[in-house]
Amino acid sequence: MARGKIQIKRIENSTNRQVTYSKRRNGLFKKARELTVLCDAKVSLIMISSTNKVHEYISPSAISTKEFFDQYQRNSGIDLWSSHYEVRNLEGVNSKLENRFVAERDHEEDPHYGLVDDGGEYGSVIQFQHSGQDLFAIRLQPNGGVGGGGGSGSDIKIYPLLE
Amino acid sequence: MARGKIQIKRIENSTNRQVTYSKRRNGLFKKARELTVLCDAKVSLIMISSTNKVHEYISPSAISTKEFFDQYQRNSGIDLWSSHYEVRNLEGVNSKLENRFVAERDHEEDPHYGLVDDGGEYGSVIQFQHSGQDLFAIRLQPNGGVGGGGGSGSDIKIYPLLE
DNA sequence: AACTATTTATAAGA
DNA sequence: TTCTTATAAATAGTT
Repeated sequence: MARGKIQIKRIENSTNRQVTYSKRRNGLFKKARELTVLCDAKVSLIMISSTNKVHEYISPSAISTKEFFDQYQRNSGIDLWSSHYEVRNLEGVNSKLENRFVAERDHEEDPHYGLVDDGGEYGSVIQFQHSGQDLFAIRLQPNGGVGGGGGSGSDIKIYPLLE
Repeated sequence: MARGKIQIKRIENSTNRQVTYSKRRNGLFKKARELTVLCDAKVSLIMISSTNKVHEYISPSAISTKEFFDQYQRNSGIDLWSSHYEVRNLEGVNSKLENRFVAERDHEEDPHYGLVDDGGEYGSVIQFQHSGQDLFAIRLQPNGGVGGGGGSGSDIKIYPLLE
């Protein structure tokens, strides 16, 4: 869409594919945020790259991925995972994570970001909150995960949320 | 972004907000599909409108929302819901739904679309598959759900997946 | 990471 | 709603 029209098909060159992934991922994040604000909607956007890196956006009103999917399940009528008993059971687990997040926020020097350490119970999780507006969960490659994936560079990505 | 620049803030006029939601939702779906194809990525995009309507896109390689989140959990190290025991337990439930989907596809007259009837076990669920490329789960308002939401018009939305 | 020529997306209006 | 179109944004290829 710029110096020439492209066909929507897999980019064979690995470098170009990664560059395009990075650019368009940011574009998608921005659009998701705009939709959230303009239309008062809730959005969950999760991308898994071909190298198995995970990037996620959750609109702020959703508070957490877990809460978002609770609403998703209620409004879609789709029970993604489990029986009602199990869902109820798991809500306790999640609220613990949420509480920890809120608590950590208050400790941060920079009010724009909050850090969650999950205490090793759920794997390595870092979440950033920007101006109380948007929530990102960005992965650290779990030690026992699916292959190394990445390669060079940090596995922690922070995306700017302002215009 | 067109006949004038807009500020990214909630659109107060309800009609305008809905129109913009519809337009931008489609734009986001398109971008998500393009990212999927161009960059060989997996994408889950779920939007819940201010009237609690759910619209979802799952990239084809993910097969299902459930499977996508299995990978999400593996690669992020985030255990969204449950203990390993419970996750394993639920995989059986999901594969049942997937199997039914595949089976129904073979019965369809139009090979571009497959219909899933969940048999009433999980609520009212309809899924469409287009050219084997993209999978949408689109909601019927569950009877016991969160308010009526919508209002006029059908709750079933089908999105074109081709250019 | 920047830079732009173009292609796209889309806000308003019809 | 759906179409039109003037503009704002996104981005492909290049540096």
